[in-house]
Amino acid sequence: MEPIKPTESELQILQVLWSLGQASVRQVNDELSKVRDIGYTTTLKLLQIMFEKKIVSRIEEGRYHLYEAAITEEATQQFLVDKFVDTAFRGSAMKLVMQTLGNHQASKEELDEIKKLIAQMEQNA
Amino acid sequence: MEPIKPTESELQILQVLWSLGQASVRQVNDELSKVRDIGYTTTLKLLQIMFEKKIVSRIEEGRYHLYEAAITEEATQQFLVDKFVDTAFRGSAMKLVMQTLGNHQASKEELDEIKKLIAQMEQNA
DNA sequence: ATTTATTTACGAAAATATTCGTAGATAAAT
DNA sequence: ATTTATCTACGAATATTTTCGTAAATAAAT
Repeated sequence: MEPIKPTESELQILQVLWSLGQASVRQVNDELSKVRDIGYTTTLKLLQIMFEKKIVSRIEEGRYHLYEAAITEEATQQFLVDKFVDTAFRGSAMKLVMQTLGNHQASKEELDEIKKLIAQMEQNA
Repeated sequence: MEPIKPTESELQILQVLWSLGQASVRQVNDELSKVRDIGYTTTLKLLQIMFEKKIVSRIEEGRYHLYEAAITEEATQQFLVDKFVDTAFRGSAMKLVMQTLGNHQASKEELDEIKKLIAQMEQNA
């Protein structure tokens, strides 16, 4: 497991792949186009670069390729959170948690889940 | 309030400024050097760029300058969290909270604080 | 069969971010 | 007074990321 830091664009593409599963360049580009302006060959190039970096895998299906994320969403998020805590919260993960909690809406279910998690953490302390 | 996105290097410098308050280039560079290799003129240049972008302010003190962060840590963090939630957590702030909570150590005091915050949120729901 | 559309590969341009060398000014040290 | 050190300004080199044009191959449409 290499600690790869995807660029901003790469992350956008990963999001699409995580949500679509396996997808052609065309499909990825269509999804991405909903979010922002991007040309087909740009999407293609990004996927090719990501393939070289082994961030995505691909299989040949006839004359075209099907791409798939090669790193999991969870592992990537974990890595990014760690980095983010360092660079934006001077190392304090709990400050990030507090700030995010305090400034975003949460449903009752989500709050319950978080409470459950906290109860667990208190047990294992 | 412009929604400025500091670069990685700029964020490092902001961290130093947030912790030092007002500081000379030399001081910033000394602090930054503890974290990573960086030349004095690089730090200087970064501060000059940030000054142009109004991310930092400065006052002339004799022949040198004292720099100060022009954006607050909280506002910057808020902005970055929002962006981060979008690009890394597909918009789900609570997923970020859960993931971060689950993977970092928290003291009893921190957990208590979070519980208090949650209680408040449940009230205002 | 020829044209049109869609695909990948390649490479380079454009945009952005980072790094630092050099020069000129000013202060400090000798 | 002269040298040395420290500071800012400027600009350019380097590195990284993003974008897309063009060509070649293949399939689809006419």
